[in-house]
Amino acid sequence: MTTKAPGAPRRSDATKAAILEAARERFAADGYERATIRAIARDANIDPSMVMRYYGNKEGLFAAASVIDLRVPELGALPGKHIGAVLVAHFLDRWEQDDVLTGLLRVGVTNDAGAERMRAVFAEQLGPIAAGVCPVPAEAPRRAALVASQILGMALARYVLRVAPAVSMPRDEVIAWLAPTVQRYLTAEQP
Amino acid sequence: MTTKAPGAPRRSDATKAAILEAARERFAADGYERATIRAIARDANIDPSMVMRYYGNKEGLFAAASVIDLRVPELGALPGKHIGAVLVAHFLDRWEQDDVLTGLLRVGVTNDAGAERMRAVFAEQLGPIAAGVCPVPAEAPRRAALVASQILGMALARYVLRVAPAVSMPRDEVIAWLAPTVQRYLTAEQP
DNA sequence: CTGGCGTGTCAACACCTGTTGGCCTACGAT
DNA sequence: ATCGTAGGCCAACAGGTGTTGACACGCCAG
Repeated sequence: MTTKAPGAPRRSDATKAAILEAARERFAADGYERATIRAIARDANIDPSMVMRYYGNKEGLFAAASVIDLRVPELGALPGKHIGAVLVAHFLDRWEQDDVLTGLLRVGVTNDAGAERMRAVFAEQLGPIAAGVCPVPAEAPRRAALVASQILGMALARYVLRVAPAVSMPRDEVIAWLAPTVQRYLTAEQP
Repeated sequence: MTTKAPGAPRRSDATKAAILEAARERFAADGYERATIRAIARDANIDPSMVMRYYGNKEGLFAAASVIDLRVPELGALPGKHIGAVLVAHFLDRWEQDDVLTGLLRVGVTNDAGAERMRAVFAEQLGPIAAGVCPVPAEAPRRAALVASQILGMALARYVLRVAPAVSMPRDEVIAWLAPTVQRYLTAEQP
């Protein structure tokens, strides 16, 4: 028998992981077009053809490199007034610790598959959370989109465009400014 | 004498303008890398080498195609309470009528020159306006960056990523939601 | 009329891209 | 010990990119 248990560690797992890590970094730093398979392979110390073997093509590689769990905290059990601050703080952390978010942002702007991924991530992972705290559940998608617009806008200014005042602003100050905005988008009566 | 008045209309002006228009559309639709000189030339019904003759290289073409005047209205003479709404409405109009803004956004995310241009445009054209209405003029850059984060974030969601709820939201509703945010970023006491 | 210059086309260059198929190596089950 | 196979490298392909230089047309000044 040559069959193995499906979860058995294969020798190539390390290579696959190295490719994925290099891909995430390149996509985050350069966007879709400029993140070439050759550059990713060089970073991972392997041959470009390995990327094709394990991920099919560049689209497949991006799909694999852009899976992400936002880990949005459950807001139901929180003191109502702190929802905005908790959410903003959480996203700042996520953005600074996980290249995938910057990659998603950089790629989504010029690549259709990337944009679709971005839409799906926020709809599936932020939408339900919003539904749990906003007054009328039917409004959840709209409110989640408003929150996303502010979160993504700050991420864009701070981590991608690197607008000087947005970069130098201390983390606490960003939270202090954005928290009431997010709080209002989620919980306020429709204006 | 072969010299002419500097403002004399040359026969090539129409060509230059056609190139510029095609370039703006392509940059806005595709970003920097995918907006190829060949595609732009095809749109303008001329030979790719003409682009080089008149704009030097691709960087020069982008520089020429990305000059923009935000036409931010003077807010000093306005009823204080409406500053946010006027500003948000103005930017929505600008974004829908001028491809350059979408182009700047799409290019700035993956191209350094584009990011620099975006930073400069907002610092030079939004900064002074903010300085005129915020309580402490020294805080103007930070407040302008906050406003930019929300404006850019909504533009990203609505016109670039095309997040469904952000696209379908009526213009008036976008204004109603974002106006208080922008208003607060500009005029509220530091939190 | 005639020459020069502005306008435009064509073909080619050197390079880089994603992707493919063949070949070699070495591990691990038999 | 051996043999199939998974893991890996190399060289090449077809296509697309920015960019360049040589060449042709036609307008306008002299």
